[in-house]
Amino acid sequence: MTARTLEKAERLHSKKLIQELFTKGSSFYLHPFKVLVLSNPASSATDHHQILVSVSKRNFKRAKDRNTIKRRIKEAYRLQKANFKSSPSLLIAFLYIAKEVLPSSTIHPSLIQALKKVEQKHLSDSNAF
RNA sequence: GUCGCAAGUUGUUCUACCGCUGUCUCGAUUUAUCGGGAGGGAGGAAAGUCCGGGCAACUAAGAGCACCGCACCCUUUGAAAGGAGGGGAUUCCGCUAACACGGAAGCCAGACAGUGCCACAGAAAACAAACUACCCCAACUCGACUUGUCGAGAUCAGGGAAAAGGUGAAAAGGUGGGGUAAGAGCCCACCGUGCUUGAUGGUAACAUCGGCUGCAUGGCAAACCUUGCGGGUUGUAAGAUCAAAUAAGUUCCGAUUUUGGGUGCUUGAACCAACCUUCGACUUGUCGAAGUAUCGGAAUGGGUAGAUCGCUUAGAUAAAUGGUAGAAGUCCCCUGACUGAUCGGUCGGGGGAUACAGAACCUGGCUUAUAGACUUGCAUUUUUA
RNA sequence: UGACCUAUGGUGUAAUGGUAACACAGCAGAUUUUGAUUCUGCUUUUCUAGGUUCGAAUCCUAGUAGGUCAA
Repeated sequence: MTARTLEKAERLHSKKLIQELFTKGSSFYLHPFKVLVLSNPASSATDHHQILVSVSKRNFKRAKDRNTIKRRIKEAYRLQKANFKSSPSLLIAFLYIAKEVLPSSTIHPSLIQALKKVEQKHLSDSNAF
């Protein structure tokens, strides 16, 4: 797989999977994100994670702000994902919790921390089995 | 020149690397994926959803009521709402003794078609009537004398008139004069205001002049309402096509059959009887005729989940149009040099800012947001003449 | 995306176009030896701006914020 791409297959867009992720998935907070993780039930088909970025309309009235935050998170994931394992496929949701628009220089390191935490929690366990 | 306010116009550019999303094309194969190439990818408001139109469904024979919207005149644009230009009246501001004049504003039809409301205060808040006060006058009292009249006072009933009555946002035309018992547009002059199928000017709204056997008949229609004109209702989550699974419906096929009896035994077909349902008959509680339920399979129509279309030379569907770095442009601040008698100009250096805002069927208006630049108008202050 | 609704003290609600009302809460004071109860007082730009009207919480227009429905 090429290092720095974010194609449609890597984004989570199936309604059923989203529903499962939000009902069954385990979550943790890491400012400015709330992260939801679940191992992909259809993992045999894919060899990469599927991610989902969400910014609530309650905190950001303007569509412009929501767009910019989503773009920054996606860009950060695109640049950083090559440094982490991708073998057992996971569903990951990044929910933006902070009340104000943060610059990408602060979003990048916190997303790296979040990815590290995901790796410790899930990927190491599943590799042991 | 400085510093604001309002309206209008405009709404930064380039390079590198890494990406996103449609379209076209070439190649590969696993036939729906991968790889290469070309070319496309936010706005003046995409926003608010305040009005519309297209489009779609429903209803369809047409009409009406209700409801909603619009409302000075002319030209123009438009399907309409609305926009643009010009004009008229009204109100406000400036100037003025006052007009005239200049500027600004607005949902500028109708209040004798009807209903309703007008708090408090006030005599009264609307067909002008009652009340207080006013005037006339018989009977009555007093005085005079010419002895039944006159004068004065006061007043019930009756009559006159609506001018005076502390209020209020608003009080029934105003001022002056005549008139009268007292008064009153009752009459006259001026002013205001209304009507006018009178004349003149103007396409018209309207203006000016004239006339009135007009001024007893306020204000509110962004209260109901009336008049004229326009609108059928619901919205793309509309709707169209394809269409699992499950349950139930219909049709067909197959298998089995509620209770008791019945053949030596088991099972139990046919058969007999009973029960139940329906129909018919009459002798009204009997007779006769017909019928039943369950399981499995197939077909069928409707149509759910879901998918596709609707959807677009931007066209996504947990929703693309981006990120990082650099450079340029514009503006602001600080600062150096040169020039220029102050304000300035030219060439440099450093720092900062670069708005409002993100399509979701398309489209016309309206409203709101908006850095900087430019144009116009108004205001502030400074210098020179 | 489309269609709608609402906004009144700190909270929950009233109010025909005519002095913004009630309950609870909070604060202060009085009563009491102290506390509770009770009594008195205070706390409001009726979401914002403009208009109609003699006079707007109410009527009209534009905006702001919050909410509802359509899966």
